[in-house]
Amino acid sequence: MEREVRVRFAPSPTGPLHIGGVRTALYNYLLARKLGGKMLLRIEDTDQNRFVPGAEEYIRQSLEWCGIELDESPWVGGPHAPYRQSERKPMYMQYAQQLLDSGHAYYAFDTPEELDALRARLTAAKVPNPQYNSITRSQMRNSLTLPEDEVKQLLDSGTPYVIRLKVPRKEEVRFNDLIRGWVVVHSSAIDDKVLMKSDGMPTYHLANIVDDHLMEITHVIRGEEWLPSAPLHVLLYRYFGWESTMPQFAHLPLLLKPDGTGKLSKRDGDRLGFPVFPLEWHGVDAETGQPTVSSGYREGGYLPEAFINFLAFLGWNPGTQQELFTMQELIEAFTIERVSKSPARFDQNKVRWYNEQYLRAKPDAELAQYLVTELNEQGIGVDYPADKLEQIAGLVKERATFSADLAREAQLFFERPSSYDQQVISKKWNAQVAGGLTEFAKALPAATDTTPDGIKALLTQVLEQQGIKIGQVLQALRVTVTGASAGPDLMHIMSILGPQETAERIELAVSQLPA
RNA sequence: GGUCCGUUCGUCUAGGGGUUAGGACAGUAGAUUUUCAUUCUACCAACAGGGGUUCGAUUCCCCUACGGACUACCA
Repeated sequence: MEREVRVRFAPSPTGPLHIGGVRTALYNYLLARKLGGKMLLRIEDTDQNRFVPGAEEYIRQSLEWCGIELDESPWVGGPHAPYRQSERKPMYMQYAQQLLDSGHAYYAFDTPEELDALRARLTAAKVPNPQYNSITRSQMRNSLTLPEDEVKQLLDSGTPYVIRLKVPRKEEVRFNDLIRGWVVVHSSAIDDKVLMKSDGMPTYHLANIVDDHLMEITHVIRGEEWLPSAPLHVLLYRYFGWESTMPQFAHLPLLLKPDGTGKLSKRDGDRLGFPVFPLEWHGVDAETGQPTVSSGYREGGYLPEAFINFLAFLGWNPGTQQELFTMQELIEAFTIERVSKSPARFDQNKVRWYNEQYLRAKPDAELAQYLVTELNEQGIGVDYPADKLEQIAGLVKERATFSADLAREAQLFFERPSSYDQQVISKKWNAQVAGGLTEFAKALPAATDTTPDGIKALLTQVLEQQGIKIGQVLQALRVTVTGASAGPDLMHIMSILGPQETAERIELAVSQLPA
């Protein structure tokens, strides 16, 4: 019988979620939706030392902003609640016990100092891979080496202990990764991983396998950094007797720094001048204790659709020439087979381009709405009718990359120039031009056709009477009306401004600028 | 060091035993816009290297180089 597809995104709340994590969540989501399955989120907070307040809420808001919906999560619940590992703490010990009983795990009483000493000894002896394993465990203090009654006595006296997995000495562990094909690792490369920590919490490895099994996860899609520990996980499934329902693994290629080398880290963002986080994050510097702010895509003016579209293409592509995809289209087109093996470098130009595309595709009415709120926030009054606002939005959006550019570009419609571009004035301004423009201003209020074409016709006609060529005044006219040397089409600007306001602006400029 | 993973234009990538190795972003040039931007057109630009296998390899295999991840009582 076919099992229902169930995937999970399992972040740990140790700080803001960066774009690599968002992409992992996205691919999980796309696969779940594509296959009609369920997407769940599980908080992996088994390390209480690394807990960061606010991180969980940040994750929730980030996914929401991105449009990644969760069917089961700590916040909406679900059939396998709770979805926070810290709240599932009581259930892990029994599974560790199961492994203890079947001889696949053992107690270890070594202190941190003893562990350090082991490592130091092995390193000094130039052992190729120094680790706590099938060979070295015989020299350590654990339930394999200690007499049974001493183990019991240590346990009874409350001596701190961990539970380690007894990894076999020689065995090939293999699994078929959905992205990479067969991956084979020899068990000698895996150490006796701690399963239960001395604080009674499971480690990631144990909790992950137990929860994925209990939550009936069918596909584990996660970053490539997990590839080396995947064989360990396979071993765990085997020892639990869960191999027949073991999820399929898919290890995603890493996201690299745009410059230099290495995987993208949380610190790269502000160093390189682009966000690595979906949302702005207010944190605390671990060393100095000073508050820190890391920029986010949302605050940077990126549209979530653009951000998601871009992110989807970092490591995946549909195999067609189509570049623009809505979430729905991504869901339909997504297959795990088309995820690439090689790491991807982040490209700032491409995200910007995506944002421009999505911004321009927005209805003018929606952009107008944004414009009004933004301008009001800046304390600029907006008293245009809706249709004019839409015209403004439509005119200005071709010049914008971010939504914030809209307000900046549109400002000229709401505020008269406070200064005039000196370059243009010194080159183009003279008595004749001033005279011509004055005549134009006089003619404007009586204009019958106030469309861009009508205004242009009027301007041409007035200038002809003056014996002035249009090319001589156009730049100057733009400066009198907008103050700037560049901007949207001037005829459209004057048309939207209306003859009265345009005329007044021209007259104001003429009165202020020495001819 | 060890284990594992990877390597097509500057970047994201398509392709795949015989192709003018395709697209997008960026860059450059031109056209349009009597502005800047937009738009349009064109151009630039890649199979890491060496061995095999083969009539033929960028594509399959091996080696090398390079890059990366992992190597905690972190996830």
